[in-house]
Amino acid sequence: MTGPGGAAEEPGDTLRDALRSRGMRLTPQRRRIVQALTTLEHGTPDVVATTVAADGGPALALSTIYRGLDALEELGIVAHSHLDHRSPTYHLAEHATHVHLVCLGCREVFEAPVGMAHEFAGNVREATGFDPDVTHMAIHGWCARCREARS
Amino acid sequence: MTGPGGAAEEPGDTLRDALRSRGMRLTPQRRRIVQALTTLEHGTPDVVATTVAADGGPALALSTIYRGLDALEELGIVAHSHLDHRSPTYHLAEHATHVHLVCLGCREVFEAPVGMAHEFAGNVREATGFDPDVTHMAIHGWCARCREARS
DNA sequence: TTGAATGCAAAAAATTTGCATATTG
DNA sequence: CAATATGCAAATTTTTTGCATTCAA
Repeated sequence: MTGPGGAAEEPGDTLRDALRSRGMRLTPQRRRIVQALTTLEHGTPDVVATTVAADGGPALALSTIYRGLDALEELGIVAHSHLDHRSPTYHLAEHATHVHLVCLGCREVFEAPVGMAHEFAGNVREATGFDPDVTHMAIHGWCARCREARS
Repeated sequence: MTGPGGAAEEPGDTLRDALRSRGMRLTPQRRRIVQALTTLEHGTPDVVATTVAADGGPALALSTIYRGLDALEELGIVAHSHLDHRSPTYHLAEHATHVHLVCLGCREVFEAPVGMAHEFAGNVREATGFDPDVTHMAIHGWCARCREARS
């Protein structure tokens, strides 16, 4: 029986446990960063900052965002890919169910099922011993619309 | 017969022609940038700057490197990919015969034949209408050695 | 209580821009 | 000669760092 105070897993507990297991702490700031990524799906540090600032609470120092994302990435809770020329784009690792397709024309980000990459990843691994991390996979190219516009 | 002055294609001519066709000019600086990329295979703007500076001639302004790479990319002579958290890494488009495999552990860059990606690219195109540009393909993951070290 | 995390401000990097001058074609 | 590029310096933009203070556990 899970009476008051005896619940098996309060929301946030797995996050807390992951942090604790490495001597790190679950702070409200980190919770808000994770929350922002949940909403956003993916975003650069400054977009995360903006999103966090819009959740009602006080804005976070940019350095807190950077350090928070780093910490969460170390734990494997978030991952990043390079969608942009500049900042890395972060997303929840558990959201990595698709690969990002970045249009070089309109910069829009499309998605393809991650399964599509598994075959490729397997081939690379077999041929080279290098194990591709699909959570980091960003493919640049041209979306149908921009392709037409160029021709 | 290709007598003196009648050679069909002096070295540098195709580069000059490509530039000219868009109203741009072939300058010694741009030639040196291309030369540096030929040697390097791939490099970030500051690495290109260092390499160019080491070719005997005077150092180029960093802004010349940035603008030169941009111009050459617009022409399709060079392309870039995101190997790094920071700067984009440039390479000659004609050198894009392999995809870059970036190890998240040691940051070393390995290569795999680009053909390996063609199948994947074809699948993506067919399924989504998005046309991946293999010259921009960078795959992050773990090399055999780092993978072992982690386990 | 105590070590980890935050906020703030300053420092470092990386990239871009304005403009006078030099160069290419 | 005209228009494009360069070099230089200043301005931006992005990310990192140091440190006193706060807070989670």
